[in-house]
Amino acid sequence: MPELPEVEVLSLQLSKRIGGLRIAEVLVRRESSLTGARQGFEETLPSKRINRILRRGKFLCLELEDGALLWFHLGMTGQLLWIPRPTAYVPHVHLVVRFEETEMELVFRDPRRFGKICLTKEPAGSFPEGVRPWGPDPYEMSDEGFLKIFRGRKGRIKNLLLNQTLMAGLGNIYADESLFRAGIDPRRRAYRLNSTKLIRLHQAICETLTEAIEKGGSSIDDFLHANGGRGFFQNFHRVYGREGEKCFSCGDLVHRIRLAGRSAHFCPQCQR
DNA sequence: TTAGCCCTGAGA
DNA sequence: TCTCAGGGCTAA
Repeated sequence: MPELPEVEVLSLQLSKRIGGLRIAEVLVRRESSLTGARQGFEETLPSKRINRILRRGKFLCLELEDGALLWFHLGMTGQLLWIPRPTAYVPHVHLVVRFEETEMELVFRDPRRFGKICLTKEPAGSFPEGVRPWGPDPYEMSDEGFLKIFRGRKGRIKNLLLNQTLMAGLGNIYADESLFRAGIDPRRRAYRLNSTKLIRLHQAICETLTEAIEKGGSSIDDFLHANGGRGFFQNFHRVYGREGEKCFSCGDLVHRIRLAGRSAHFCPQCQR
């Protein structure tokens, strides 16, 4: 499931491939994947040049020459593929972007349809209209900023990390991995964590994300790079998806529990 | 704060 | 055939 590292990897790859290209045609295959009307996409986008590709939290964004922004949220199974025509045979494709300079197409594919595409004119750096205002990236905030957001809160730390209005970018995998790295039990209430522990957590989050980006993200179910390649950070997960296996640090078994409707993986020995 | 919804494919 | 996975939103 694409979280911050996966979207970052994708945006870097797409920058190289579609930065500067001019859109020739946009085909909407499933209108329900769009937040606005189909006409807006099919009529507004053609003939526009792509200035650059941005990432904000888990959103990927194409900035066009006239300032319009095309946003993609990959949900759980969303993919942005850069593939040669014809692409009509590819199942679960909801949007196709064609370009003037190449026969390659940018294809948005999303079997479970949790992903969303929106077109806005917001200034760069903000989030698309209709999306709840999200918090800053972990990278964008200082340790002090992180403390300001999380210190003293009553909720369980894992649930707070998943709350995108507080901080954007973390999903289930990287929340679990970061908490392991910081040695914090996911069930702990934030107000029970002192500043040292919270700062350690912020650092653990940044380290985990950076490492994941370097390894091309995690390809668990459906995440693929723009060229169809896979990330390999999943081979380095220390707790996520390792229920019943030995903890790499202490040899105790990794546990899995349910927290706020999501699974949480942790080592009760190493995380307190 | 939690349950339910959206949705499909994988695995039991 | 049933259960489960999960991001983000909404309702209770």
